[in-house]
Amino acid sequence: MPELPEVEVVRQGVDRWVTGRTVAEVEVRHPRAIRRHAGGAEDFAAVLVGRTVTAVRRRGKYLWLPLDSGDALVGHLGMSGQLLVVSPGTPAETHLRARFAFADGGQELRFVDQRTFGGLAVDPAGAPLPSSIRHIARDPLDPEFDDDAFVAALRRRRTGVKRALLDQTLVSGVGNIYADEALWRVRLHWARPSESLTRPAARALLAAVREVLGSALAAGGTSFDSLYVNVNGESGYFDRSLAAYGQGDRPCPRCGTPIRREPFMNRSSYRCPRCQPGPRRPRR
DNA sequence: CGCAGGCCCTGGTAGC
DNA sequence: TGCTACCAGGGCCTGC
Repeated sequence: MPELPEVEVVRQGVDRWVTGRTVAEVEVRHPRAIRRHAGGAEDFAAVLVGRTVTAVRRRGKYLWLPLDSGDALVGHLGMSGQLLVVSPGTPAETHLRARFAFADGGQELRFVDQRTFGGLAVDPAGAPLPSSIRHIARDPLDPEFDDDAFVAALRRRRTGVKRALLDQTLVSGVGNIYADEALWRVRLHWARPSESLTRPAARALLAAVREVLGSALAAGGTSFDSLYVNVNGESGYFDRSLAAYGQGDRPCPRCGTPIRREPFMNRSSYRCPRCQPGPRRPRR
């Protein structure tokens, strides 16, 4: 559920509250919350204590906090992860996985994650990226995103266009919600072969992805329930603007035809059957 | 190498 | 009421 706009809202909150502060105590309450960290939870905590956070950065749906040690705290929210800023002594949240207290005795940072698809690790900060996220492509809101390279790569793929949009090594930050919204905007079916897109069509799709990500970010993100929240526990309101995603049987805002929900990659895809008709030669 | 599919996980809800 | 089945879905991993 947290895609680029939601993760960016979290990044801004963590940056505001945590950058410049020194870690005093780390409590790991669930071993699964620490992922791909060589020394496990114990080492994770040990290497963080005494370190100062120098920034909060994001690539796609990943966050990382460079530290004064030259390492970085890398995090992914998965499906249900939250980073919350709360007063010390606040009772433990039901799915509290890790807790960070700071030397100034101020607000704590907490990682809460119901489904435990998210995770944290400490990794060498590297340049420009920690090694664990070097395979993640730039996102369309990144000033250095290469539009021409994306269009070319998309048209080289031999897959359905929605699969391509969800491939974080091609373009990052896009998940099921914003893929469906962007495809609806440019009237493309999710199974349209990516190689069959003309260059202008691929450019229009990229523009739609940018628009929908930007609008959602301006709205503070999308939320259907209390799972996705900013660091203060508040939800965004972009869900009121969704045209296709989650709108099964509701009228298409463009033509009134009921939006259809279909199985896609063991999940769901939403489209307007009239605006986004099936391609002759689908690629799933 | 590129691509497809399985799996991880918990809570809410629909249906019987 | 209480049980089961299903759904939410990002990314790692494996196999073809």
